[in-house]
Amino acid sequence: MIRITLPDGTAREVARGTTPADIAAAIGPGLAKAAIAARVDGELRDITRPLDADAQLALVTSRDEADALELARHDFAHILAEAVQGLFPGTQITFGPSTDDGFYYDVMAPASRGPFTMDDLPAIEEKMRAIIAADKPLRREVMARDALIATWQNAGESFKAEWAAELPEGEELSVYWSGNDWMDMCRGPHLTSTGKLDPAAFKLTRVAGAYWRGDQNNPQLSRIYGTGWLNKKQLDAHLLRLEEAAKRDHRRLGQDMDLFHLQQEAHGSVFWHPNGYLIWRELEAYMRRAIDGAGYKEVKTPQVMDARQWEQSGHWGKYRANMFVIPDEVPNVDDEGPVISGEADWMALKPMNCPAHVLIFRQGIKSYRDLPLRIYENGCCHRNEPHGALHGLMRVRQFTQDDAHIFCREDQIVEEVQAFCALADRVYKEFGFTYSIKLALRPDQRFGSDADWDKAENELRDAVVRAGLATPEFGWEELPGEGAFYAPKLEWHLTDAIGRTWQVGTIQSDRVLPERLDASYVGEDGARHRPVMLHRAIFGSYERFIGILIEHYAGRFPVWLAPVQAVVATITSEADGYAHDVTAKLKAAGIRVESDTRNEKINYKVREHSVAKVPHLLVVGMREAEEGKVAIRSLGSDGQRIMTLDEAIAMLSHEATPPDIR
RNA sequence: GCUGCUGUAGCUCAGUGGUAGAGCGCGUCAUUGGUAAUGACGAGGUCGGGAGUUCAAUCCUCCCCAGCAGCACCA
Repeated sequence: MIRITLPDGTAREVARGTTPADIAAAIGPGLAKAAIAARVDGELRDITRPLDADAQLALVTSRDEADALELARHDFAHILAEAVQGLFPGTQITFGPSTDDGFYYDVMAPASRGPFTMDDLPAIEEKMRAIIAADKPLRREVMARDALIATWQNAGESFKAEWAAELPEGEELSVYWSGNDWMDMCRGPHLTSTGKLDPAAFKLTRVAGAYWRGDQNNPQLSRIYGTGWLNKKQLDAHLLRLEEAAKRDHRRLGQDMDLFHLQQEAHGSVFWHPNGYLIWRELEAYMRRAIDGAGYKEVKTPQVMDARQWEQSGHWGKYRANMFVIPDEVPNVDDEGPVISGEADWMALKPMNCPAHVLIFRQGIKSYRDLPLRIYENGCCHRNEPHGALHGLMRVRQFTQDDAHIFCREDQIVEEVQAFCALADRVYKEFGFTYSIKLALRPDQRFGSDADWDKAENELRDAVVRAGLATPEFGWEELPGEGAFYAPKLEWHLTDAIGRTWQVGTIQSDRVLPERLDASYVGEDGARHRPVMLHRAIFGSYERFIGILIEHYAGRFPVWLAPVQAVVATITSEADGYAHDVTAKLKAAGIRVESDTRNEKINYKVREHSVAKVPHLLVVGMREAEEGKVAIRSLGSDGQRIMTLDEAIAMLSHEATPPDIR
C-alpha cells in the first residue's frame, strides 16, 4: 500500500499501481469526469499513470486553466503531427511543443514534395478534427532507448532517431500512442484521449521555416503553427486580440498618420515625415531635459572613422560583418574603369558610439575629480543587419540611440547604476509603461577573467537590490549566458498597453573597452588608473521607441506628443474669420494647431480628424463666433464641451506641456 | 542569410496570354451644413526590375530587388 495525500490534507491508503483517475473516481463521479490530469508531488502527469510511491496528489481540472491549456496545446501538437503524417506519408516528425498561445510542430516534408504551405492547412485542420472526433485513446508506454532508436530508424524517422540517440544511455523513454496506429516520443503528460479536445478551439495559423535544433547549419524544416484553446470562446477572444494588435501595428499607423515611410532604395532606413519628426523632436527635447538634470554632458561625434580605429576598439574583428565600410578615396569619374581602385584605406560608418566617447574622454588628462564623467549623445549609428531581421521601425539599419557612457571609479559604480535605475523609472512611468528588470549574466564566449565577471555581476545586482527593484513585482530575473561578450547587462523590459513586452533600456559595466583604448585618469595617489565605463540607454533608439509608443498608444498620443494637437474646424464659411483668430491665439500659446475651413460638412471634418487621431477638435460656427467660445470634441469621447477661448487655451496648454515640466 | 508567401493608381485591393478595373484619396464645379463619409464630373498606372518562351507577356519560366510571416542573427 502507498499513502496519497490530497491538497486538503486528507490522506488515502491505496494499492500500488492505483491511478489518479481511480482516486478521482473514488472521491466522486463529478470529479472523475472533470479531472484531466494530475499533479504528483508538483509534477504534471497523466491521470492514468499509475502511482508507485507515497505522494502528494492534486487533481487537475479545466478550471486549472494554465495546466489545462498546456495539456490541450501539447495534445494539439501531437494531433497535428499525426494528421500531417496521415495526409502526407513519408513526412518526418521532429519536435512539437506548446507555445504562449498554441502550439507548433516541426516536420520535414517528404522529398517528393516541397515544404508545406498555407494551402495545406485547411486539409490538415480537417484531418485533425477527424482524429479528435475518433476519440482515440492516448496511452503512455515506456520503451528502452535502444529499442526506440531502432523503431525510429525502421520508420525512416532520422531526426527522431538522432535525438533519441543523444538521450542518456540506458534511460527509459516514454512514448505516447494515439490509438494503436500512431506514436510519438514524448515526456508527456497528455489527456486520456483525443476526444477531450474541443475541435472548434484551434486554428492553424501559418507555416514557416525553422532549423533543426535551431541551428542555421542544420536542415530547415517546415514549422506549422497553430493557436489552441480550451473552447471556441477562448479561441475567438484570442483571434480578436490579434486583430486589435494588428490595428496598432506601427507600420500601418505610421502610414495612416503620415508619420514616416520606408522604401526599397533605402531599406532599413526611415524617411521621417513632418508629423513623425515632431514626435521625435519632442522626445529629443524630453531626453535632453532628463540628462541635463542628471548631470550628463551632451556631445556629437563623427559618423565615419578610419578602420584602424575600429581595429583598435575590437569592432573590426568582432563586428565587421555588420558594418558599412567606405573606401577613403575620390571615386573614378571616367565612364571607363571601376569606380574605386580597391587600394584605398577603409573607413567605416559607426555601428555604435562607445569608441568615440572614449576618444573624447582621452582628450586632455582626466583626474579622479572629473569622475564620474557622463557623456551623452543622440548617436546616429548604422548596422548592416541581416535583411530578414529588418522590421518597420523596430529593427532598422540606421538608428539614433539615446546613448551615454559614464566613466567612473569602481567605488562609484553602484551609485551610478542606482541613479540610472531612478532615471529610467521616472522616464518609463511618464510614458505609462510598467517594466521588469533582468540581469543578463556572462556568456560562454567572453573577454576578461572570472574574477572580473564576478565583480561586475555583483555590482549590477547590488545596485538593483539597493534600489529596491530586485523583487518579483519588478519582474527581477537573472538570465544566464545572455550578457554581452565584454560585460553583464541590466535590461529593462517594458510592458505596453496590451501586455506585450519590449526590451529597450540597458546599462552595462565595461572594463574591456577602456583597456583596449587606453583610457585612464589620475587618482588621488598620483598614479594612472583605468576608469570603468557604463554603457547605458533608456529609449534604446528613437526609431524603435517611437515604434513602441505608436503601438502602446495605438496612435492616440498624449497631447504633448501628438503631432497635431488640435484642429479648429468651421461649420460654415461665415465662421472662417473667427476660426483663424482662434487658431492664431492657440498658436501663440504654443499649441500645434491647424484650422480646417474647407468647404466640407462638419460631419465629414469630425470623421476625418477623428480617424487622424487628433486629440482635440475645436468646432466653431456662428454661435461660437458670436459668444467668443469653442465647442471642443476630444478624441475618444462623443460629447462636446463648450468653453470660452481662454478656458480652452488654458486646458490645451496644460495638456500640451510635457509631463516632466508640468 | 534560410524557408514560404507577396509586389497592379497616393492607399486598400480585384483581374486577364491580345498593353487594365473598383472603393477611398486627389482636382474642378455645385452645395454653407451643428458633431464619424453631400452630389456630379474629372485626372492618375512601362502591372517591382531584368532576361527568356510566344505572333503577342502584367499574366508562363528563370534571375535579381524589396516587403510580409517565421527561423537564425541582434557583440
